[in-house]
Amino acid sequence: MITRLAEEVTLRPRNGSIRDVARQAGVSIATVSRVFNDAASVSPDTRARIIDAAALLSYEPSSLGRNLVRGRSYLVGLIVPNISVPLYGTMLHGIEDVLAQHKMSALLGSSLDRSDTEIQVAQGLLGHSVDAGIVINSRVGVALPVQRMPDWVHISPEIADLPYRVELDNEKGGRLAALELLAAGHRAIGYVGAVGRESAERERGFAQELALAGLDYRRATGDYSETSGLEAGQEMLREPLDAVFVAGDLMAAGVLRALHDAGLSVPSQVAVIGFDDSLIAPLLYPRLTSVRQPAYEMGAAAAQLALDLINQKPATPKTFMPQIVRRESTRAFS
Amino acid sequence: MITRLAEEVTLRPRNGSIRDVARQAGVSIATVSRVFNDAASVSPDTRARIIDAAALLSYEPSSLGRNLVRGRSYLVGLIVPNISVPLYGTMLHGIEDVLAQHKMSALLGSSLDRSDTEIQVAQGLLGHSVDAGIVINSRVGVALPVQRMPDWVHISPEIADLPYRVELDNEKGGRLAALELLAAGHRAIGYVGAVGRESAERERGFAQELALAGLDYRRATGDYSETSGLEAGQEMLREPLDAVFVAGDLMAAGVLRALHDAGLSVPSQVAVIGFDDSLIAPLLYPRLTSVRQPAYEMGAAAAQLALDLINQKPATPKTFMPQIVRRESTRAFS
DNA sequence: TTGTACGCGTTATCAT
DNA sequence: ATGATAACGCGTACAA
Repeated sequence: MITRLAEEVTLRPRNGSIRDVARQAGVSIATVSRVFNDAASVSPDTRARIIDAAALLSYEPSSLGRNLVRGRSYLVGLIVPNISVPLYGTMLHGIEDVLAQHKMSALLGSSLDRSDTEIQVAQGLLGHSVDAGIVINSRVGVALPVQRMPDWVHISPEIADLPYRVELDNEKGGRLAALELLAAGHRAIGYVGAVGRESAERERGFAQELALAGLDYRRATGDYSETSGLEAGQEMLREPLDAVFVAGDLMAAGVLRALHDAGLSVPSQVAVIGFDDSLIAPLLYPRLTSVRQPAYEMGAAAAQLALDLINQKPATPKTFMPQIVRRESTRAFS
Repeated sequence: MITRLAEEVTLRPRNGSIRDVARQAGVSIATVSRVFNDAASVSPDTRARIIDAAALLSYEPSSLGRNLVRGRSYLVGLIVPNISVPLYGTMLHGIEDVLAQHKMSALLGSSLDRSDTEIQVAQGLLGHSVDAGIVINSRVGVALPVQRMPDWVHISPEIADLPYRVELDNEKGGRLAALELLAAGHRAIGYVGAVGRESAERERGFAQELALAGLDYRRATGDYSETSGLEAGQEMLREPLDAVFVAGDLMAAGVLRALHDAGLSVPSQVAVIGFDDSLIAPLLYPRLTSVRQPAYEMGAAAAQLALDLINQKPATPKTFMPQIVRRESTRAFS
């Protein structure tokens, strides 16, 4: 890849280098380096002199030089479809916390919701010599991992068989939702899903539990947006309905609105369960019961996986279990 | 700062270096470098040979070496109180887009909502030799900018007199809200604010317009959380109320809930205007009218400011104008 | 147009 | 415990 940069400016801060400190302290640069790295085998006296000299010149080792000689950047690249999606934000939070504990940092590479540029974004990150990479919700498929980043960590429910992945047991999530609605005595039940593997797995678990109870269910398909949820809700209401399980909180917001608009009260006439338990769930009216996806923990696990890969430790994929968070959009039962 | 890293592993990818390409193409490394940098003065013939050789060895210039010799990292550090806040996410989006256009990347340094660690976070970013920095909503005060990052860009409404800042005209925002409510004929008006400069400015503009109309208003104070909005709403309702202006969308969600709980309908009995127009505004019930803060554009402007600083171009602070986004929580008027 | 050679700031090896 | 010194990969005078 040929890179041309416009408006180039060379920044030579001319901050004191390790040599200046060595001269100031009357020692060799090797000793200075030792003080800042492997604390061992340097006498308390010279160590003090070096610390003083460094403080005097307000010296700090340059990561530029260090990275070159060590052959690593202490950077982990992140590919996120859209940073402003709250669920992803929470995952980033988990990633960032774990990386920070290991003196590493997260390099942002948003893929701008255009999956065709995802590889470009990855190459941009690679151009910064990232030590590892984490991809959230990629839809590019195998093209991305097989090329130059075979050991990137994925939180990408749409793609199966990734070697290093952190995932949610979506089927279990669907089962939890079904059990919750069944326990509350609902019988005329609907599912609002979306295209793709993630929704399919949630539906599978949901359908299994309903089948066990001898029940069928109606279904509608959206695209995780509120608008699509509104339409799906309207479609569902053409026939009597007891309860709905919606594969995403944002879509659930749309379903709730459809119910309001139809004059139906939630949960006394229709119960609603969303998915993700993103931060909008407790803000909806009524507050939305939702299948919680432990986004922070999943992010943290992905970061840990990336660190293990960097340190060449055994890195095994991890699956998280969802959990029902009960709020006002479902009836209490005892 | 003395850095000690546990579980260190040296990664020498042994990817082909510039030397290998030079050998393969039968030229000197200088010529190879020229091909990948200043496109000029290299014959089409040798250029082609070099490109081929590079492709053969799948060579790409190492940013590690390049950064060292150029003395810059092509990184911009970001300090964000909490990445999962949607408004900040949108700002990051704007920052990221502009940086990417200039082959730079955003290095995340979340300050974890603990302002006392903000300086640590900044030092962590500095440890990566970032070329510039952007601080969102800092509450640390002057301590941060004056030290080692005097030229960092701020989107921090709580701190005045920052040299490089991107801000919203909050006073104007308050004025817009007041005018909107006055035009709809409301007279018993309330303001729900919070502690700090940002809320004070919004209130100032709001109060000015009300005073011009010969009106007084009641006030309550929260902390931008939904819970505090709920409480503030309940407090306000002890006396009759026509309309409320709330200094944040999340707090407005709480106020809406207080109104619901009191059996008041919005907007026919009480109108509500929020602030920020974050992505929760259209999800609330009813959909919240809000004073829009152009978060994406503000992020983009901050990134541009940072780039100007890096390139030593004149960098002037920028102020954005808010705008009313009308939805269902206020009455239409003609 | 191309090559030589030095320097960027650091770590790490090998002496001492 | 400390010091020389050779890398690391690249950009760029300066020379040819």
